[in-house]
Amino acid sequence: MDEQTPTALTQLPSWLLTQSAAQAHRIVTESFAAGGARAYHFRLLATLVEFGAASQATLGRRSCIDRSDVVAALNELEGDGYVERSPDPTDARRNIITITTAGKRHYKRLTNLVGKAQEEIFAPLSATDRARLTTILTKILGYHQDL
Amino acid sequence: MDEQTPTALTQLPSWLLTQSAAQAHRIVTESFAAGGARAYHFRLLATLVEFGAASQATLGRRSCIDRSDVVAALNELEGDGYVERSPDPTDARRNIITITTAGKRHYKRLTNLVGKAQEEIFAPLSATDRARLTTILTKILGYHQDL
DNA sequence: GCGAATCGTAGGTGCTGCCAACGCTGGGGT
DNA sequence: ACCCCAGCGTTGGCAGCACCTACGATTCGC
Repeated sequence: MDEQTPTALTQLPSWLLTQSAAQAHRIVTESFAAGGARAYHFRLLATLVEFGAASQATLGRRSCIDRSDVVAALNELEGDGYVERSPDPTDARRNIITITTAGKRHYKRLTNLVGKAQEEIFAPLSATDRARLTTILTKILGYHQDL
Repeated sequence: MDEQTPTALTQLPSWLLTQSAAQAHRIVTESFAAGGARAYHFRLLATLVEFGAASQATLGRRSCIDRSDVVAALNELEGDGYVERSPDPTDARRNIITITTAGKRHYKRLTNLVGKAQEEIFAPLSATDRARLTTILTKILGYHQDL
């Protein structure tokens, strides 16, 4: 009753965006935590599954993760046996990252988890709303990065 | 050409949401930085302007900021003379936070900055899209917190 | 061949959102 | 009147995401 959010925030699009993203992030993080993972892992695995083995730099570019952060995430994935690092024979600067079968299994698990999280996050939305939201957000992303 | 984002992410609503929120956050942060502030400051000032003086706990509840984070942000605002802390005469546990005239001026400045940031963030959207986005995000927020 | 660019890696920064603990104070129940 | 609980401000800490710099090693373009 007494505790209301100011309309200066409530009507500010960027606040609505970051705030609902925070909710989404919280729910997704919890879901991933149940699988012992975090968002970076999922993003990297998805990139590997979809485009196949690649260097760390390429991986980072495709999944929009800074290459220094890719290092840490891959260390964790490699430690769990989900991914393998091998030197590129054609270019001694690069590593070739390969997803293992355990990694693919893990990715599938994470896909399920993140799918359930979608249900939870977007529960109050109709199918039309969801489609619109996806369209609009895609526009925003396409404008701000070269998607 | 070679560097594409996997559709597993591109078609994942929560990824679109957090990713565009990250863009928005980046732009807003830059704008605020030009005014020597950050989002927490704006949120607290907005709450003070809209609802008047209040205790730190109430302030935190209204602006959705953890009370421990309110302390730090208020320290900074107080250090710049935008806000005043005084003990509540009716309850020795609380402080009463009051916005100063300099604080109101600062808030106005920040409002301008954040307004320009909106233009930049949502540039590719039509008026209809913006209205829809606001509606949809409000639904999400209303569902996940007691807005 | 040489300078520029790329790669992996190591470190660090900032903002956001949390949580635990503490000492103090106020209020409710008995 | 007392005790216990709840609320408050504060400190300190943690994790995740995103970003940046610098470095040695390597490769590429001219």
